[in-house]
Amino acid sequence: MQFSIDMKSGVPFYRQIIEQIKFAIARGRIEPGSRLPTVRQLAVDLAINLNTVIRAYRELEIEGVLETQQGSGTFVGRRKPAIDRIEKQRMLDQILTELLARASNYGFTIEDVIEGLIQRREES
Amino acid sequence: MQFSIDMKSGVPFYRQIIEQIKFAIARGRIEPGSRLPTVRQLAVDLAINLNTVIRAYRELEIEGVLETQQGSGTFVGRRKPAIDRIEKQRMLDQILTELLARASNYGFTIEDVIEGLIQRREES
DNA sequence: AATAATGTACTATTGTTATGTCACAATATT
DNA sequence: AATATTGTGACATAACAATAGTACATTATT
Repeated sequence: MQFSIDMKSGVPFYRQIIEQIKFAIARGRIEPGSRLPTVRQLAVDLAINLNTVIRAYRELEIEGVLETQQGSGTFVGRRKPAIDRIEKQRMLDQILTELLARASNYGFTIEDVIEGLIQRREES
Repeated sequence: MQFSIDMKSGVPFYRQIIEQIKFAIARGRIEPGSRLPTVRQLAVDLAINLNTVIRAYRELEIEGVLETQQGSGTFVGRRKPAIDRIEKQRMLDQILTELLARASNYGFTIEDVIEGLIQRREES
């Protein structure tokens, strides 16, 4: 599983981690019971501070999404987190709003963006 | 023009305002030269602090998106300086690449993104 | 038993975000 | 001319986010 942090989005790093893990589990991209990267490793991968990763993992453990075992690692719980349609929509909205704001900076309209995406879809 | 703030998204308020204004411009929902809500009025509408609105407007003015006139209001600026067409295309490519990378982190496909954008375009 | 790897706890520091408050400056309205 | 409306400046304050560094506790590995 590949994680990443958008440094420019304004969304707190620990929240980005939380959201990505939740979404990955909910979509079956991470198996229940499997082990996540160590807090130190993920901190290195994302080039962020150890404490920020800890915070994300801890909150997910409190929510019951993860199970941590000192000494051995952090694991995905058996109960899948429920991500309803509204939450997904909200996430997508957030991403799109940011995109369109950036596109607008360069004079692009929503049409330009859609067209560009469709072109990409065709290419692949 | 209707604005709104998502208090729980984690995105700073002033950035949400900035993005919404830019988004509205990208959609053509705000005419160049038209007047925006006063800083005080928008602060009341969104139930946030005056200074937060000021910050959003100021950043947009620095970017050249808005033009403020003390005493009379804040207005949407006239057209942006034209950029080289090739440069522009490269810019759009870059924006789209970033978007897709981010969207895929949350499990969204290019189809999801296109669909979401089309939905936005339809909204009136 | 010894070592390494893992999560945890703690303190300190810095920068950002949002709020509150008051006063001032420029323009529009009466 | 007087008043209201608009944007601006300048503080202070609180909460939050992220970083840095050190030490400790538990488990797995050798």
